[in-house]
Amino acid sequence: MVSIKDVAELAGVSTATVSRVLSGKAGVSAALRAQVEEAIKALDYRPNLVARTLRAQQSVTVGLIVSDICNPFFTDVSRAVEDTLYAAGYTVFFCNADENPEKERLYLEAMHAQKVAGLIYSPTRQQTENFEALEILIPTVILDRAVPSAAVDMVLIDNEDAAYRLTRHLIENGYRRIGVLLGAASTTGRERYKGYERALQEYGLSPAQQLVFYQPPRVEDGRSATMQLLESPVRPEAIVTTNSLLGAGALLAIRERGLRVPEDIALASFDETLWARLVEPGVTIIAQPTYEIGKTAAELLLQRIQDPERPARKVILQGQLVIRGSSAPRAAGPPGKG
Amino acid sequence: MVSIKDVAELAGVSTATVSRVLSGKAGVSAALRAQVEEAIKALDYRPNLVARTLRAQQSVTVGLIVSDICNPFFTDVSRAVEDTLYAAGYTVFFCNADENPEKERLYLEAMHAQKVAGLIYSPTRQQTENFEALEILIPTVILDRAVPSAAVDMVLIDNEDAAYRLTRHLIENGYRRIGVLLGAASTTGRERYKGYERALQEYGLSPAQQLVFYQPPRVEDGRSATMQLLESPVRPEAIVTTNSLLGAGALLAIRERGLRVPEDIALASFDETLWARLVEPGVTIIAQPTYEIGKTAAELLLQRIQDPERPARKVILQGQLVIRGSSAPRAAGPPGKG
DNA sequence: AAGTTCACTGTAATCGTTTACAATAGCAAC
DNA sequence: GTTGCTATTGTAAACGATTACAGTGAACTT
Repeated sequence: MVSIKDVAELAGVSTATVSRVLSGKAGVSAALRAQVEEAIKALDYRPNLVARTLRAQQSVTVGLIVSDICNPFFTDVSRAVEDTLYAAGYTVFFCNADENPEKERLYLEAMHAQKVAGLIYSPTRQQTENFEALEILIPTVILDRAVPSAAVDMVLIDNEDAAYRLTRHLIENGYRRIGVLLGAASTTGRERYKGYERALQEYGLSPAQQLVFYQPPRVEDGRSATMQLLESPVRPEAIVTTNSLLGAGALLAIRERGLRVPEDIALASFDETLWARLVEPGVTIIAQPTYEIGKTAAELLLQRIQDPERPARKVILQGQLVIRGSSAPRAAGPPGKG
Repeated sequence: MVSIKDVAELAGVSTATVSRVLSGKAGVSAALRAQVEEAIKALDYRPNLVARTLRAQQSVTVGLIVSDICNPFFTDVSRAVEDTLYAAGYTVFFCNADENPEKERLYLEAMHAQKVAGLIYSPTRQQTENFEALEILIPTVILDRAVPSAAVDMVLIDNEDAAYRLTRHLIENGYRRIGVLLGAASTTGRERYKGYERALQEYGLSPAQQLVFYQPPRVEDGRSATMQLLESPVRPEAIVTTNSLLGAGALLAIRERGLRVPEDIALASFDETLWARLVEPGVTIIAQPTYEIGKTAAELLLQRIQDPERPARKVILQGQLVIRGSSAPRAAGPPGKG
């Protein structure tokens, strides 16, 4: 380990001078500066960030804790966060809480213990306690999921409205018995449910079969749940799912049962994904502005780092309804006798 | 910031005693231990990892640098890495090099400067220089992509063999004019090309149209390249792509041209993804054992951390050919007159 | 009773930086 | 020649932990 001491020794100066050269501040004569720089090169010296962070009590890394790294939504957002922070000179460390509150806690602690300059994350649940414990100490931006605390910056999409529009679209295209697959572990899912419900109410319909996941659902959960839905005596005419993993699972089940989309059953989901674009017919979805979400979150964080006293903001973005064949207007048949 | 000093003061002991309680080592009387623990709780003390790392000259975080966080292959592998290392008590920090050598370098430096305990990564290119500079200092495992240096642990799949089997499968099913979309920025792509070539040679065929990407390709690249391929006077009967993003792009283009798979053109690709399962017909692929790859890499790293002198290992896993409709036996028509 | 051993605890050095402060020197002004 | 200023450099104290080492009693041997 070559340290600042070695550099100082070789250059024949004190460590203070080396440090000054390192930080690029004025107050070092050109001659010494050159000597020091030469020594740095000669020894291939790299400053120890750990020591620097300890002493300066601030770092240039930012933490990003996502709740499911396998969900394309989060990877897309992550890319945006990274791009933006990279441009601002920060290094981003991701963590995957894996929808596991215990892991989330661990990573939150780890970030705190590593003294990151800031933190962006999507809480697994709205564990208020977590907030009081840590976020207050570190500049934080919450992503994707609302938390009750108003004292923290957030970037969200209007989930209720998005789900409302998605459901209304189905209704307007003639679907009546509309089932829903719903992840209820996050606020996101619950808000989307509200939108779904509101659309139905507005048309005098009542929610059809619904399956609620209190654990964060994966593709397989969506599949088996849909199998169950499809076996129901009055099969729904359409299914809404509140995230892309559930949507993929639903389609898998529909395929397995040999049903046609949308003739036998329509499908509408959330998030633009490769599969939703590639299957035939394409799947109608609410596309979230992932890049913008990530970028906004990163920008909010940068601002907060600069001014910790700044009042918290809540940025709400809109999802975009992308209409594809999976929800095409219902052709024949009696309009929902159930 | 409540530090070990505050705890010591409140408990009426020295910092050494607090530290001993913290590390759980023996040599502290039950009475004092209780006092200290109480003080820790009362102050809600959390050890400063930065200070600990600096002093102990080792940390419990491991870095994982992937070359494209949007590629499902890497997120799947990441999950496995994380599971394994989490179980071993490590915290994993991901970084996304984004197929950008400059970013890769930055993150490599960042990991080094953060004094991570170990590093798992898939090099963007085989920049040997990077190796000599850093990996020697930190226990490192290379993922997915081969590097010339033999002094480092690696986990790879047998890319040539996998591509060979994939291509042979197409040939055996009656396809003759087989085009290829190839990412050549990594060793992976080049090895896969070799397998493709070998299969053709074995059957006395010569490679049909091929499009090579020297930059890391994304979906859109696959799409536009395939458009180009499809416009060729002698359209290929089948297309092989060397990663899932290119594959998705190819399918997108095929759809756009209104062609049928496999009647008009067959498709075979790499990596199990949602879209490859969900489209109809499903896409024939080589499924990489992502979870096993990640797990193996993590285990190799743990072993290396424990014994840095251990000779380097190279673990080569096999891909699995998953046959789906996109490569169904060629029905009618003269068998490849081109 | 003196010497040994043992278990416990504290003192202080250390990790690699940054930075407040002191020291020195050069120069101009008086 | 003394004073005061500025610019440059060094000294040494932090940052918050760990840990080698020394010190203190108590218990046990002989």
